[in-house]
Amino acid sequence: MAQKPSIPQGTRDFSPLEVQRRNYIMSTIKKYFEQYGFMPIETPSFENSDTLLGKYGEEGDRLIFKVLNNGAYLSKVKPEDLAEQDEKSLTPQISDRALRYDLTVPFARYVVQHQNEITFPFKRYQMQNVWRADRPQKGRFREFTQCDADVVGSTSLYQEIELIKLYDTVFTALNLTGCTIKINNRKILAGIAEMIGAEDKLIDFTVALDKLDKIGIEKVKEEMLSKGINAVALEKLHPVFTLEGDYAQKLATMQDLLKESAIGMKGVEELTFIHENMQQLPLTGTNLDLDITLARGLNYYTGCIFEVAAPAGVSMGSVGGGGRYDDLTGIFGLKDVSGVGISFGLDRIYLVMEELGLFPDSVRAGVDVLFLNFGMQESRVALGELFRFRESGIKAELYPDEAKMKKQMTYADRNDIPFVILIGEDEIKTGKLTLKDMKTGKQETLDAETIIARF
RNA sequence: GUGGUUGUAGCUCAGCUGGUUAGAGCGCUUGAUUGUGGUUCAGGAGGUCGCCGGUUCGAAACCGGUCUUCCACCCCA
Repeated sequence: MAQKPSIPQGTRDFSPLEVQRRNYIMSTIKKYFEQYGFMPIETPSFENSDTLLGKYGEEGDRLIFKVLNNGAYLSKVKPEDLAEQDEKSLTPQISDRALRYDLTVPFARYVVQHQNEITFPFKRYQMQNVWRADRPQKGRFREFTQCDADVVGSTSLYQEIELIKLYDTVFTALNLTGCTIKINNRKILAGIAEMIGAEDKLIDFTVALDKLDKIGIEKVKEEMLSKGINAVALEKLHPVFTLEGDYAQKLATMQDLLKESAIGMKGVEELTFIHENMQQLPLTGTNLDLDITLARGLNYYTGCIFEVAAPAGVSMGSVGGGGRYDDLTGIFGLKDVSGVGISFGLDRIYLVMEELGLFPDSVRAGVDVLFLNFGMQESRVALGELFRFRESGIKAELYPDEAKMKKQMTYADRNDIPFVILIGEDEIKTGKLTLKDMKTGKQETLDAETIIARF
């Protein structure tokens, strides 16, 4: 045998059942995206490198898959760059394109490029693969699918409220209950930084604060100290570290703490507005929780930020995330178009649903009925019946070969086909069909119409 | 990018301090069963031990490299 074939690190093949289950999740998401008024677009798998680079921070740039130029790509390279093996200057000389890293930045590019065709506010959804040159681990792949819904051209906080409800609607429909939608606001984080005189260290500050859950107060303080945030400032942060209570109580504490900060108070105001309006829109399958430590992508988010945590007891990173970005299109030359959006992580949702056994039995790969093949005469009759069933909308197939019954039954069994129809000598004589329920093993001999009516 | 971990039959894994011809269970296949699957019984097929190199009389085992798996960090969906 030749050398065993393989697939690249962090990629996967999907079996028929897996694809059906992924389609089940995607069709549910799509249904509600459309119900909420979002319209589909698609963008290329790869973009010009300029479009992507510099939008995700230094870490993000490192994880972008670069596409090697075609042709004599080395001919234009400066010999000294080649000799020094300096990737920073070499990469742009041999690669002009890159695989997309997320769907939001390509969307911003799309909006700018098609601004004259678009009527704002523009609501779009997109369900496509993205690629990241990350080290794979649990729930982390190098090729995965994101399902995004974004609206640009509206600063209304109703958008945030709708997106929270959209998360709740979809997760409830998937029967994936118990997820927590964590919400925070970048303006609050900016306000806290301002209050402790660490505006210039906003990123270091939020990155450290984000770890509070994971490593505890003392370690977070250590990290902040090491980043140059002074002890007096840390003292002021005490209420943040020990924040407790429900959404309203936490918000009250923050309001008191941030009363000197204009931007901080703006953040509090926004979260208060959302909270008040959520009162008449109770969530059915998820919980909304104000999490001041939530930081997220610091690159383009400016207002509310979201992240969806899997139900307690399931160890999985976030299954969704999003937020408001006030000036992402500005990078591409279109000012003053605020956007806000959320993303569903299809692959992680799949893993969580699999772990919790939430896929309905009806989501199967195979047909509903298999006609057994008893030989030339019999299978000819079966072939006619087969198409009668199909025309009635029943997924059906005929076993193609005149194989042993055992083999044909095993085929039905292995493929989770719930019913088998036998057409032999006796059936042809009486004009009836024998229907076997594979689960119970029971058989009945009935008219074709009667059987069709059962499906 | 950093640290650890894994790789032996289609799958899950044994394989001793290096020593003849590489093992199990499940699965696959054939038959017991010429109109009946999931149970049982009997037979059979299937592996250059991830790949490349090194040490050795001798390597699945030891060493180096590389690819891959899983995990933690980083970051994120």
